[in-house]
Amino acid sequence: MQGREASDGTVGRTLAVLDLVAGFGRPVRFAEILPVAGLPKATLYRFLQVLTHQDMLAFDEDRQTYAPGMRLVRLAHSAWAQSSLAPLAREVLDELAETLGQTVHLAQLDNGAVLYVDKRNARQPVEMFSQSGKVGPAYCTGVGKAMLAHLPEDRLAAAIDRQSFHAHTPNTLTSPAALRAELALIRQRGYALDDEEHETGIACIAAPILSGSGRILGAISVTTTTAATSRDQLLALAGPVTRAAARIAATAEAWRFPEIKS
Amino acid sequence: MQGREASDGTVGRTLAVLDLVAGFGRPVRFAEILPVAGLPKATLYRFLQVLTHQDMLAFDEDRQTYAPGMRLVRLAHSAWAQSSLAPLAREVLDELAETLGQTVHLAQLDNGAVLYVDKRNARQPVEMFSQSGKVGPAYCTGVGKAMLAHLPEDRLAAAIDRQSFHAHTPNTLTSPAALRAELALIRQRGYALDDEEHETGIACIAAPILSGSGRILGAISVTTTTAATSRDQLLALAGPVTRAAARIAATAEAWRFPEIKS
DNA sequence: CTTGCAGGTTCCAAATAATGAAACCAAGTT
DNA sequence: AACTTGGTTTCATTATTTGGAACCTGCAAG
Repeated sequence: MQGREASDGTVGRTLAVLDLVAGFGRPVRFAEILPVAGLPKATLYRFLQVLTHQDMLAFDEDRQTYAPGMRLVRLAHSAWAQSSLAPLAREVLDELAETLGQTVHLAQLDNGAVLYVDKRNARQPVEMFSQSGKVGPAYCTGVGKAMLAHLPEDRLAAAIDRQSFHAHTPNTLTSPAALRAELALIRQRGYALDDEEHETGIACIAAPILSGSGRILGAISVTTTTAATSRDQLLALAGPVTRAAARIAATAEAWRFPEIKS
Repeated sequence: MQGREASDGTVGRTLAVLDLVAGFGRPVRFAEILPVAGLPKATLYRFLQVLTHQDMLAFDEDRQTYAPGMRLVRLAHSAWAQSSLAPLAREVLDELAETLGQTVHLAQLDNGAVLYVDKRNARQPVEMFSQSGKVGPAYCTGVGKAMLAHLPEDRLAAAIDRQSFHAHTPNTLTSPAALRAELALIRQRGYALDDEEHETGIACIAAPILSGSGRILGAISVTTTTAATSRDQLLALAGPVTRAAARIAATAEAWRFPEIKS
């Protein structure tokens, strides 16, 4: 199992450093990056220089720290609008959140992790990057498992390799075997449950968004608290959620293949 | 005047291609990129391969097109949360939009262009389409001019070089000289006006967000329609807007320099 | 069918850019 | 004054990038 970085040349290694800096989640100093980067001092230094000059990183003169730069925000705007399911799923999400009155998530797979691309909070209005772009684990979330369940074997193996299997709660699945068993079940019944596997008191139900050819495109979920919603009530949402997912899939299909191939 | 691309090596050139693809605003084919990239076929091909493999671009097998990839969304989340003013300005923006009942923008400079990092819509059922990350021209918008006005001369010259000076409306400033004169005025009175310079019927008033040392951090603006708001009414907003900007500046200062330097 | 061609992909020797050990510098610390 | 920590620069060696050209596709017109 090796990620993206090693295969491509200088560009890959440089972008790996970008990921690293972004991963800290706060501005970092050179010396903090050095040990985890696994690169010679001079090389790391040069990479940071380039990234900074390219505005992919911002260097704070006063504090001597690096943080992800604004160019990324501009680029992400394009990415979100063009490559994510968000624009297509927008209406369905609005409607689902409205009728159920619950928090709804739209997610896609990113390199074995869950990438949330859109969200509807029960009430509050939404802000773009505060929620889109967030990442989470795949093995212990509803959307994550829903997507993993429909991955072809080779990609699934790669994804499983990348899971930490950290036991967030007593219910968390902590082994590849347990996860695979669960995925089979999910595949069979058509939806996934997160039964307080990520956070105690939080449960959710998720459905995969599949292309016509069966490729997994993303997933949506409805989140509830165990305090307010019984398990039966949660299971009752299976219908609405899977139907919403199917509608998004249909929209995606229509958009991407406007004409029929004979 | 040369951009970022030329100076740095392979990484810079590759990222320039990324910008190019993102710039199309829609999925593009190899052949569409080739002529505008100014690179040999083989080189461009390799760059696209690398970017795709790195998930910075997504390649659509069926349509044979490239589009910005999801990795950017993940990275942008970090960038937005750490490097933009948005998290700091949030409360002030909420309050300003609330009390004035008008559309409010928060912007930063990105390579000579205006990058909107946050927005509050007047009332509407939230035009939720990712406002953050949008870019606009600097020479004919309130926020743009407010920021240009406080740029040091060398960076200003570079920024002016990058303006198109396209006459969007009869009021648009169309020459560096006219712009520089306006900037002097803005610097002096402390706020900027966009008097239908970008779009007919739309006017706005903007104030710069300056660090303690006078460095420009960003700008905020309140947008109005000439139909609903008279010029006098617009000018009356100067106070609230500049005060809001000052509050954001203070927050930024407090955040970045928690301790006092003697 | 065969010729031409536009859109992509692969090769490979030459040119160039990346590499990283080591030296160096600047501010503290002891 | 000697040492340490954190950051920056140098430079000969090495590996990577480069891009012209050849080469594959279809596919469409002759």
